[in-house]
Amino acid sequence: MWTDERVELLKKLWAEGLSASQVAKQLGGVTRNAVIGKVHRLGLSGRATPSRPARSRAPAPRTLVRGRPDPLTAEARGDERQREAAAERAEAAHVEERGLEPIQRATVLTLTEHTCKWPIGDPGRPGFHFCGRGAEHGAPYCTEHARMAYQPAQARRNRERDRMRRDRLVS
DNA sequence: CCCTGATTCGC
DNA sequence: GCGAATCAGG
Repeated sequence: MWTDERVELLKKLWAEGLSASQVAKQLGGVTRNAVIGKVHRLGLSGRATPSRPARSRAPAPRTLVRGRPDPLTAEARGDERQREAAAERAEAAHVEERGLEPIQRATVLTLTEHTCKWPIGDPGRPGFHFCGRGAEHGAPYCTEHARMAYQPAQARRNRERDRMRRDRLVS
């Protein structure tokens, strides 16, 4: 039901440029149709900032394929922004090299049941985002990041198993 | 297929 | 007034 509070929140989020479906998620308990309907009844249709379907503007300079950028170089200079940019370019090169689906820079608003939730960067810092690549239903990460997430544990288990075998041989 | 807002109309 | 169904489009 549309309480005064929820209407206010609707107005606020709508004014901020969130799409109807995004507003619906924030409010909870309503569909995007409900939001659109309410927006019209309130006479809020026709925004100054129409929401864009998050167009992927990625010029992607194709000049860095060969020269592998080195994050450590930037880090040594203490330049955080350059370090961040270098890390991103390294990721881009890695992605291109291995023919992976590019990272989708998901935000908390973009995440769904089938987007990879592998965090990239420091939470709270400007550049922070999630991987956002495709993930199977029920799986928190894409195949690449699932490997990163679970392989160490696997290796640990294997190490454990090997130690057990060795101990058994000794005794 | 994902998404966007707009409109209609039974409730 | 409400919002699901539907439409028209990106």
